[in-house]
Amino acid sequence: MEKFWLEITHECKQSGARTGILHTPHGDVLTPMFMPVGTLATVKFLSPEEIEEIQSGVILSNTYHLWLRPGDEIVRDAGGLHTFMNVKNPILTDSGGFQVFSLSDSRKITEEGVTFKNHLNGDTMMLSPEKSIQIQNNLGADIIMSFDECPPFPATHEYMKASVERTLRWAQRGKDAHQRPHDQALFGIVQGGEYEDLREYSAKTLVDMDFPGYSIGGTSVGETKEVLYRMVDYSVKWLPKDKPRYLMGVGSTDAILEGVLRGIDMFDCVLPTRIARHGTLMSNQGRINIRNAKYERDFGPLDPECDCYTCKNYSRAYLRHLIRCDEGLGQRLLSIHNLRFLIKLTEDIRQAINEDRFLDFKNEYFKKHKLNSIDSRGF
RNA sequence: GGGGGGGUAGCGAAGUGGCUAAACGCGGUUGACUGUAAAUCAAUUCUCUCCGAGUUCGGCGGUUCGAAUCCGUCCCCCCCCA
Repeated sequence: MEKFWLEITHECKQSGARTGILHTPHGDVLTPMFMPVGTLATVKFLSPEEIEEIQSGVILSNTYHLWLRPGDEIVRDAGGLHTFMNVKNPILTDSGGFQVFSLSDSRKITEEGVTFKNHLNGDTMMLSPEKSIQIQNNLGADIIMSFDECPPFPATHEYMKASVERTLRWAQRGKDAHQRPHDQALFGIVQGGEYEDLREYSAKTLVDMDFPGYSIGGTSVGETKEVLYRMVDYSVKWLPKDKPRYLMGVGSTDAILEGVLRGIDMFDCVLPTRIARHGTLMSNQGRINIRNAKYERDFGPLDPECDCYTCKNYSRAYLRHLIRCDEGLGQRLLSIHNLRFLIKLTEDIRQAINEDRFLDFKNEYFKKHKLNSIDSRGF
């Protein structure tokens, strides 16, 4: 697809990490990048102007949720997600594969697809590779995902092997069903859990199918950081250098740094926005729970080192007050901060890579935030 | 002056002889959250403590093996009539 490609701009001589420009039908974005999640065609509480202000690149939305409400055909008839949402950013839609995982109580996986009861009214529904792609074609995102099974962790090798093979067949079916390859980049998703041979098999098979980008899935499902990094290592080594690599569902600071070191270009995570709504902030002073009594009379900024709108204009005491009163402005302001915090991290990461000092940068960041490479919450 | 209702933990409110340190809600405190069924969820919230112990249900005094619950009395609050 001529409208979509990754232009590698620099490879860090110190670490091997890379920066790039991802060209999309809705503009260029710099990698490595962090993508805010807006499942229901909205990054919860943020206006398009605020999304722009935090310097966000790609934003996410979700096949399953928009299929249920308002319906993908309505989004299509509205002119597609960009018009519907009034955003200029490139958009990526997830395939619904993760929802199959999280709705596992009421699902049945077959070769054809997944039968499940939806979470709104319990209706029995069927999502298949073809259906997922069809919905995503209607939604009109710049980047769309293959319909995969996101297997639980841990899973036996036997289970994982069958799951990977099925997901690969689903990837081919989705590719065959894709109606808009000229303006929507369909990514393949590497699975295989923590098993090196299955990750290799999954990655190699997908690469043979030739996708414009590759995701690493089956992550952020309860595995330790050590396992996560192995999953990434086992997957990335088989992926072509000139295609974007997307580590799905990962968004803590430590994992972003470790991921970039391993050659990841794209990250997404609900963590920053969700914990923000719940009163927890990522900051250069460490983790902050703004509801804590100790901030009652703290009239200083949330994070003096942060350049976001919230930190430039509001005090901890006021933000605490808003959150405790369940005021939407509080959830908005804290979401702005956490997203900007992570996006600023990716800006710093890109600069460090371009200056061939990413390894130093990562080590200093870990030292400053008392992180380690194995198990850390990362903020 | 007459008649009626009521005082339970920070607040509201159940309980009306033992299973009650006392439901539930709010408020308070703390924690969790990773391709969003999440403005959600969990723990904790009389006192001292490790199990455990000690004081509670307006005050005081009784009945009883045992009382927030029964009786007497006092204090306070609300409503209606004069």
